[in-house]
Amino acid sequence: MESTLTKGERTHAAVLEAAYRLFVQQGYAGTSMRQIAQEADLALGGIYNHFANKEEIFKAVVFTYHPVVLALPRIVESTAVNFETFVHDAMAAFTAEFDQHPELFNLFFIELTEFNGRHVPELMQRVMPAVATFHQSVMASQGDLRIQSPMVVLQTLIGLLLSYVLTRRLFDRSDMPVPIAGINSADFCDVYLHGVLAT
Amino acid sequence: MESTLTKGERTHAAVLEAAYRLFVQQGYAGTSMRQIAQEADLALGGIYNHFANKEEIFKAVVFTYHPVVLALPRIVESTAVNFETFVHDAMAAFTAEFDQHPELFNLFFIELTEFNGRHVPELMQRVMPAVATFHQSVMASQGDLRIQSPMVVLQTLIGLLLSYVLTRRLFDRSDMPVPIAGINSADFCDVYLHGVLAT
DNA sequence: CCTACCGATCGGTAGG
DNA sequence: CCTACCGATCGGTAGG
Repeated sequence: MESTLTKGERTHAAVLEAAYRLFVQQGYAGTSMRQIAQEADLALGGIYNHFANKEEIFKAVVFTYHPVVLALPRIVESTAVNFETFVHDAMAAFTAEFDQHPELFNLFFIELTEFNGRHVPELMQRVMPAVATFHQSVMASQGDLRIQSPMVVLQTLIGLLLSYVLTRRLFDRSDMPVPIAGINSADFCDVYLHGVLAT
Repeated sequence: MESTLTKGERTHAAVLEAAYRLFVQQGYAGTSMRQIAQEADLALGGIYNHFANKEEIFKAVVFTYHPVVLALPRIVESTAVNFETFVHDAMAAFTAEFDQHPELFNLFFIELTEFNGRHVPELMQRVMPAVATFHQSVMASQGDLRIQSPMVVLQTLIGLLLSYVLTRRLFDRSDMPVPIAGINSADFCDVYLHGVLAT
């Protein structure tokens, strides 16, 4: 039951979700307001009762569905006992979600390519608490780590996840000219952990 | 002197280059044929003497300017004496180019988001020789490496470069709410090499 | 290679 | 929240 939402709130959410699905599939400029209206089951004009214009929809989608917004807080909440299992947990949750929704990261890239990263500052502002939490837990378990700067640990961790996503989309395709040995997320974890851990 | 090119070839190249500049700045759907014509200094109709339609222009741009096409062969040509200096050289060349042209990678992302990676198979086919060369040189210097599979070495190397590019665009901005410690490419190399090398 | 044009579709709005 | 409409712009083409 979503009966806690008013009719207007439900329509608002339907527009947002429809826009998200279409944007990650077709890009921003490649998606029309008419498509969004149809997918959200209302008339074109009805959208403008909920959003001032197309870009306001995109901004709302970014601040709701951007992978950094969705993933960072979840990663930070981890109750792992040490850094190694922490990374393994993060990678496992991550790959499971990516394998089901490979287009999840398109929002990241669309924002960079079609808006030149215009919304990144506000995105970072909203995600700053999670970054601070990560910073602290890395400082706490720093005995385990070779790397001094928590930010470098975070950046290379994000890099690990992104490289899994992107090289998979490059190399791991059924229509490849030459079959490539299956991409194993454990290999990525191994390289990263050996690169970061003290032992 | 580009006098080795005929007039028609020069126009063809001008359209290609104009399209590249506009695509990486505005995306595919966000760029109009009229903009390409104007930037290439000819009338809209003139474009169709050189390309059948808009998507054919994009395909030509991808197969000419895609970072995998431009970077992989150059990396492979390296004459570095061991894997460590090889990676350092690659990273140095890479970051130098990225710092001057931060939008270079947009073509990669645009192809994935606006075409769902439709051109990846042909891209891989064209880049296969370079991949094979890389494969062989990794096999040759495998004594230095912890990692068995050359493809994992390549994927994580590409991941290293991509993570540098993407976390920089996330964290290293003049308009950030909180200043972040400067992003050092040497740190990325360090984590990667320690993760991959035997010693 | 340009001029002039085609039908289609775009984001957005008025008025109810 | 919908219907009907606006001017602008889109990719592409005919004809010279």
